[in-house]
Amino acid sequence: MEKVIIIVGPTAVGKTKLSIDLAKRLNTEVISGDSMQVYKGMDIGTGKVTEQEKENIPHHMLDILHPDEAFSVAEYQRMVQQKINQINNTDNIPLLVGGSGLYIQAVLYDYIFSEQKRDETLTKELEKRMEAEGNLVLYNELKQLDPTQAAAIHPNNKRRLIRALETYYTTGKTMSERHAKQQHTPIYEHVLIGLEMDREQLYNQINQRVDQMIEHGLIEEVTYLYEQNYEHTQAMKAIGYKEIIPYLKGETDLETAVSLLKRNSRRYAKRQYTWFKNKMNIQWYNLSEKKYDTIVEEIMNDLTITFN
RNA sequence: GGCUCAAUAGCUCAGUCGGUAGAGCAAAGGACUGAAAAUCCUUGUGUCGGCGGUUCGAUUCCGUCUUGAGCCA
Repeated sequence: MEKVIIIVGPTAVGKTKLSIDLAKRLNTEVISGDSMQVYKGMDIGTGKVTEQEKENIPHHMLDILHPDEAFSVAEYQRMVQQKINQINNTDNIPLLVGGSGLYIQAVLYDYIFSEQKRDETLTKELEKRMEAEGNLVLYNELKQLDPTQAAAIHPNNKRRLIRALETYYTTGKTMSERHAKQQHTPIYEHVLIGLEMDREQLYNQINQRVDQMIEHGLIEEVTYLYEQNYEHTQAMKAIGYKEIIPYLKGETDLETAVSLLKRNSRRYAKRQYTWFKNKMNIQWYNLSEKKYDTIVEEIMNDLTITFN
């Protein structure tokens, strides 16, 4: 079985620093587990490692797409599983670190995706129908086609409702059929490390980090992307970008934009906790309770025990 | 010093013709299988500023004190 070390945690908790320190000690490479850091030119807002911070540790899955390109879990999974394989072949254990729960889950549990890509045209059609006929009509349609999946989706959740319908219409198979084939065991020998800190402390850190992003040129970064006409892309849905654009357009003042950005980051951190705590079996390390150096030593110990 | 107004959820406020109260925001909890930094669901007990009085019963009426704002000296 191939091996992987996974580091997760909410935004701004300090995953990057930990990953570098561990990578140096293990002489290995880092794979980003982040849905937005794949985009070029989105550095400050996504909190991407800088060249200097990298300290020559090879990093994967960063800057692989332009901001107007679409991306998805399925593609991410395929690419990352390949990277894990390659790094294992060099007798190193890769460090998969990031905050996108679904992405990491899909890699670790080898979620089954069909060969069919998402059909944008069909999505748009369904969106139009949703608007014209109302979500309940589409919801009832799904109920007929795939009652199991319908029961799992709230009628107001248009995104997931559309995806479920789309899955059936493009592949001829329902989502629940696909899920039924799914194994629920990890395909890697792994250690799942969670880095956390007390809520209040984390929120302070998030607020501070946002202020730093502004100081480090977030406005300029978003301005450039906005000028490239990326406004309506998937990438610009990212926190840090979607709040600044209205400011650039003169729709809000900077203060409002920044406080929204902070709020959305806090909420994001909360959602990350919900996912990690409830969906993954994580060994947690709390920075509010222990010193960083102590935690690093403990992790090194755990790693030796597991992989030796 | 005098007068007037205010004091209710973390914040901004509504309300109770006397039967212990509710909106927005913030926040919390949850879901999640090809947009996931996305999308969606659920959740409001708080000495109604303190102390007295009237009353079967006061957050509501009366008195007084405290704090704040405004006006007059």
